[in-house]
Amino acid sequence: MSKQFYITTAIDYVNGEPHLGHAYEKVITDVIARTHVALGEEVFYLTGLDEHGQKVEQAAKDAGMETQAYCDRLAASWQSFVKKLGLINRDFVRTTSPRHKDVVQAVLNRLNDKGEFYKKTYTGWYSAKEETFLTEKDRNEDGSFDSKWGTVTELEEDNYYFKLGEHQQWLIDHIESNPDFVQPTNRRNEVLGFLKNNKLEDLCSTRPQNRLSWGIPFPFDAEFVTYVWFDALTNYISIPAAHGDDTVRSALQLGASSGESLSLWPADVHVIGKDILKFHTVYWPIMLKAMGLPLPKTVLVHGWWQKDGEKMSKSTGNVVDPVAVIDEWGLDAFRYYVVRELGIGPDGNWTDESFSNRYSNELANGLGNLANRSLSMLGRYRDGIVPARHDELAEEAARFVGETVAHLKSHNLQAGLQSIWGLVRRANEYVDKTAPFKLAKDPTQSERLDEVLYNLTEVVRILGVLLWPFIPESAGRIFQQLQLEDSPDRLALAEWGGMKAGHQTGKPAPLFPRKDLAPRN
RNA sequence: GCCAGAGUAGCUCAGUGGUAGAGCAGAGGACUCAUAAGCCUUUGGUCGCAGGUUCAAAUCCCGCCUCUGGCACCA
Repeated sequence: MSKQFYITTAIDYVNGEPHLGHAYEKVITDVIARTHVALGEEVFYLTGLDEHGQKVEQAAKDAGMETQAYCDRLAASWQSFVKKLGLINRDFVRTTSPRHKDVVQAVLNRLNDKGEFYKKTYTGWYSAKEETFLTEKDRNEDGSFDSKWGTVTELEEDNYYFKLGEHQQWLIDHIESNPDFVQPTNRRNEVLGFLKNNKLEDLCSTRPQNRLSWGIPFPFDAEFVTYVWFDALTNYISIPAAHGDDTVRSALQLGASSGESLSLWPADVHVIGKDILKFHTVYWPIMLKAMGLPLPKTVLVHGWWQKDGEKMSKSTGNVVDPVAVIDEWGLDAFRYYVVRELGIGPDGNWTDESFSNRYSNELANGLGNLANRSLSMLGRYRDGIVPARHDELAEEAARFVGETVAHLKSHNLQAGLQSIWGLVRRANEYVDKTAPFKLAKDPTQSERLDEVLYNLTEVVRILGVLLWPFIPESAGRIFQQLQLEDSPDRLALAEWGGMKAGHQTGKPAPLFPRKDLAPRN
């Protein structure tokens, strides 16, 4: 089976309810995934949950629940969140699932066989209250530890370490010779700067069982469990392995799959937030190399959202609840806003005002009104029947289509929307310049009216195609109103001339009803 | 402190040597197919500060100020 386009989000820590940041990452990943569907590729989109660790265990205890049951409950809520966002994910990984744990243990065994781990005693300052070791950074200026840490004692602890040191140079070479490996460029420079200016220390990969029990046991030493790196990052290959990916299965000596045999690895894109850059561009590549697996092609790093110029925080109530926004404004309005407002890379700022402005100006008055007035005139003047093909806007439309597709392919989703709205704007201008409503009053202009109506209807159809990766519901509604049989999920359909003469279109209905005006009498 | 990046119209940003740009917001206009939408015109900036190079600097160089990100075990 030929390799599929494999794209992932980071897995979320089940430490609470989903927030805007989670929604954003999943939506941009979905837009890229849908783009590749629209390009005609087989696409595998993976998202999921990280369910191990002390905080989960503690939260379960606080809730008076058995830990796994607690995770199950949260997982159900996160999965319904994924549904709410309209994602086309093909699987949902949970790190407490047997299919994942088996692969993690296989990875650990494989690397241990290769001598990639060694045991070492660490001595450091330990806060029993916070159950963590403290570093020099945690000290006050006078060398003491803050009272929030409780009693701090010096403690010795054995752990297994994963060797990183010898991998530094090839990783630098790889990042330098593969400009697309870390996107955008400023993040790439950040990693390179880090790798060139620091000596990699080996990675502490375990926690003693007695300090952390909610985790995956180290297969060759039952006194330890895996700490986050080998547990969480491994999800990107454990799911391919579970679906019979031969590249992963043979590298880990898992034997042939008895069921399906999808070809997924290496990942085409890992979409992540800037906070976990180092894990994905330093530790993860080294882990993969040690396993004998190829590296992902691209790690795409996005920024954080603020609300009204300030950090979102539960304690101050300064948050955006994506579910509430979707319930009020619709899924597509939400998807549109987060992609249009913020390019992938920098931090962004959510304000309710700019959301409302974009909704009114761009979705309702721009796109929605264009579709509505075009279909309305075709209905009024030609009973909704598409006239003969005419190519007045063909060339310009093709230019906007080309721009949009290029932006989509290079992950410039925001720029893609800007290109699409260039076409929206051009079509609205075209209505004004050609004034079909005037032509309709003059019987001698009948042929010209046909031409104009064809161009408008065809542009609306093409917009449906271009918009599908971003706002699939609305794209579908555009096609519905045009009474087209196809689904808008193929970019090939964006070629001019898809509307056939004689085709009967349907009645228009507002795609994005305005919400800021009182209903008209 | 060190290393990057940024500072341009009220807001978000484009512009890397040759007469200051876009979108939004603000103002005005003609129209009426449409979700009172759309279209056209327009106000607005000593391009962070101070020097230098050049016929010419937002753009190159030096200094300074301010902001942001990073400076590893962080779920």
